[in-house]
Amino acid sequence: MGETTNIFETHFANQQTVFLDRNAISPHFMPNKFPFREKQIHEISQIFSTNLNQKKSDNLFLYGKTGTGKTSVTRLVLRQLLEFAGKQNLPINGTYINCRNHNSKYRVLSKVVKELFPEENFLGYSAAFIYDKVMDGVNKKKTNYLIVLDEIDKVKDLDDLVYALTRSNDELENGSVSVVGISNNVFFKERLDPRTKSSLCQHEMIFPPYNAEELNKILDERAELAFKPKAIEESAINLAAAFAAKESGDARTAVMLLLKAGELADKKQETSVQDVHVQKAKKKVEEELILNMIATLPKHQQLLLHTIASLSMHKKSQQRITGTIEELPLFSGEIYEEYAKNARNVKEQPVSARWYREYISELEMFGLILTAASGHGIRGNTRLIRLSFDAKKIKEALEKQFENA
DNA sequence: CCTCCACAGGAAGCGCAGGAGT
DNA sequence: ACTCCTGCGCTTCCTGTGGAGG
Repeated sequence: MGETTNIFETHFANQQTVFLDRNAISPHFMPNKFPFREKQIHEISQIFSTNLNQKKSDNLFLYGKTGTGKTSVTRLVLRQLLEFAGKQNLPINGTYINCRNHNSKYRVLSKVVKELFPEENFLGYSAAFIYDKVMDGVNKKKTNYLIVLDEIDKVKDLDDLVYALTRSNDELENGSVSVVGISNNVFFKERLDPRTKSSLCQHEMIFPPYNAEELNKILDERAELAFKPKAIEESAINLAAAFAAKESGDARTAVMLLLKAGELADKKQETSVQDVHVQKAKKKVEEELILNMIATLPKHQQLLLHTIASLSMHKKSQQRITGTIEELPLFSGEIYEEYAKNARNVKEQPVSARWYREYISELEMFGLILTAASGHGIRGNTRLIRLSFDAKKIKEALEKQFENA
């Protein structure tokens, strides 16, 4: 054996990296600067500052697509408010709650009560008791309490919750409770009960998507923190910004693109991140999205997709023999027959032909396949079907999926 | 031109799980 | 805890459509 070398040590020593602080482009990183959100920051802090005069601040509703900075901006302003209040000894409290994990009135109130009484345990108490306890806590502390409800559309009994929280202000002798709702569903507001809507939307604010130029600036700033000097090409940043702007205007995916590009450069032990890496990263992200999508498909839709993948590979090999040039699409009928056969092979009752057509439409909507109406030269009125992505990759992904099931 | 083929996609209805109402 | 209701996934049945072939 000789002398022992720590395998990680060599790994660490030999590994050269383009990153300076990889954390700065991780999805969880909380920047303290938000370019192009000055107006929103100003407006929110304006509203929050009412609390500094020991008065209840207005409720607030924020919406905009994912990656537009709603959450980060709100958390930043809240944190600074609490810091300032702490220094000045002002009675202000606040909690950020993600409603994906706290998706009911009871869970939200439990979270609040835990903040108010950190030492006590409230497991198993009734909803009414928890509510009273929250009121009691706010009243005794004479505090102005800010509750930030992120992904507020996930709360099942939201009308109840908002009603309870607004009503609480009438019951409180001291202190107050204000609500900040955040949602990325634009239509969510319209579906609310009118009373809930009017109390929640005392103020509302929109976070628009970023355009390419803005994303560019944002990425520039982050890249400076995250990458070593000269370890990333300007054009690579431009490219990542352009991709993200075209897709969604989402800063998170733009940043993610840079992170993946950096990882790819590291893997190849290259000294700088270039356009190629961003392109590859984009492809990788897309692939992951597709695989994710495939994994969540119902079983029979997976079987169907697997059939389509197998058949199109089969056709391709035939093509090589006959020397046909253009890619042959599959006929709707032949796919159904083959699918039904495959389903029975694995002891599954195939879905009806009608429902199969519905599946085909869905797969098309997801962008996994392409369909076209049969034109001249083909008998009957049918659909011609082709895979949108590499058949082999999709087939492999599905087979892995079946193994796990 | 008519008929047949090979489907597309609408309408109705069925069984079931899960939420609302009491 | 109970029923009632509703939405969902699906089947059955049906009418519509566009080209091939006689």
